[in-house]
Amino acid sequence: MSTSIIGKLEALHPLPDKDKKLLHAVVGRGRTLKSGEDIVSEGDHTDIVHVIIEGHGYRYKTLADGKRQIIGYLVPGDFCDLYGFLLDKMDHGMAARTQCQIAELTEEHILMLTSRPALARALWWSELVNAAILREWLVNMGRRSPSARVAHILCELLVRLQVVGQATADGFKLELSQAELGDTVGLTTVSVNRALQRLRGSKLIVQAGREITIPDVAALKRFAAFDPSYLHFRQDREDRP
Amino acid sequence: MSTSIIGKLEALHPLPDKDKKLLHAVVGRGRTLKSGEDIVSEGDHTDIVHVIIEGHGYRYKTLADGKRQIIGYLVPGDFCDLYGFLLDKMDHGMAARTQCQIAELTEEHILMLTSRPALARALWWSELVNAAILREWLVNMGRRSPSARVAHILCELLVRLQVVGQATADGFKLELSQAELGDTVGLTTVSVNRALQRLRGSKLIVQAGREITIPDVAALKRFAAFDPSYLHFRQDREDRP
DNA sequence: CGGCGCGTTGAGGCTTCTCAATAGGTGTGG
DNA sequence: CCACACCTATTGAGAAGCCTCAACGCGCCG
Repeated sequence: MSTSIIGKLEALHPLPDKDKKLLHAVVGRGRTLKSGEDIVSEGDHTDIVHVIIEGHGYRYKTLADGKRQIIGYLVPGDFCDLYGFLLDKMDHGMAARTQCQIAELTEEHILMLTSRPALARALWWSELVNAAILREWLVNMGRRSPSARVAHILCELLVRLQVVGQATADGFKLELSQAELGDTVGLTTVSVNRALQRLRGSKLIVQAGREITIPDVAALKRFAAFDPSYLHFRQDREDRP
Repeated sequence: MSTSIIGKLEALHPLPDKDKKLLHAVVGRGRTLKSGEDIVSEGDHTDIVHVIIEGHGYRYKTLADGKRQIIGYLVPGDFCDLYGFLLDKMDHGMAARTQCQIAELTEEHILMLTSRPALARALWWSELVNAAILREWLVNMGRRSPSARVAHILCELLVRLQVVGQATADGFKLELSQAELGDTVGLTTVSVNRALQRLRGSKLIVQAGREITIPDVAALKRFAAFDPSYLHFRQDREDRP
């Protein structure tokens, strides 16, 4: 199931069939990681590039006092450490949040992929989007209310998961605990819980356990001041003249 | 004075003399921007790559309600939008904080530079560092106390400005108002002011207007939990076996 | 001299955090 | 099958801290 990878890259840049086949061949089946395992640990050096085929993970940093900050989500199709072999040690860790299928590509694989112009461009784009997401998260933490922060993350997940076929038009399964949401948006578990309650109270979301339904997507986006253009998906670009 | 550019890139990756000469020739003198002007505005498309030769700036995003979040500092040697011509619109703006000398490189210039392996690698590195800084800022906002946030920013500026010869071993000129510091770390002006007072009170910094002196750099770094490895400078790498 | 940007200070309100306890769900071992 | 440990979600109460509002001083500039 490397279709999510192709889907994700094609959301950024169109790919010839040949490139899709190459991608499919190179990625293969992948290795299975258990939930909670590190894909790459903080401070590790890695020669290989990890790609999420199936499952969810996150990037994180740990502080001396044990606090943790989540600095990115990994969803199917994400290249975790495209640049990893350039660095001698990773400045952050990556962990599997659910059971994951992970492809491990060598530098030769990457060179093979990046020798194709369309693929190289798509991968380059995906790195630009990663940086854009970091910038948007910074805005989220710095300048939005707790409820809006949580709402913004939910909006982003909705869109990102839709691209890889893991969300419907109005909902998805949230693969995160409230503690992990808090480590993402800079709040405590208690505050995240109350923020979610407020969102439920104002009917912006409906929750059944980890299943999130968004009755009025436009309303939630408005509340969160969510503007998907930072994700730089092609459809956003083509919507405009 | 494109020495800062060379200094900055060489801090990441060694460059042959030939490449330095090329860089020098391509960058030239640059255009002068007045303090407060936008280098590139939010939503703009730009075909050219802007490089800071002299002066200080920042990246920012503005929210609908007028709040602003600063999402990066631009110091001499920084390539503002290396990837800009790929995007059809910038997802954030860049502004000059002081009077600036800005070089404007065309796509041909960039292709000329990136055809040199060492230069290409250095530029690639600089983008990796930009992303690493964003991740560290996320940790800063999410999980550190107000004083530690401000202290961390000061530590980062000390190190980054040292690389381009704009800081001494224990101090530099802070080209930011307290309001701008607040827009960086997610605090109000009042809170930034009080955070700085606490830092002064505990003798971690000495201020004479915008001139910052750090009597005990190690102490400030300890207080801020500042680990410069995320900046990926060569000296850090070579310090270790 | 007046306006303006910036740093500083004070007081009060509000929100988040901390601490603590409870309940539901899951998985394990007896 | 039950007891138990553990994780997660939820709730309450109090303390602490940040934000809002407001005022003032200072230096700079026209």
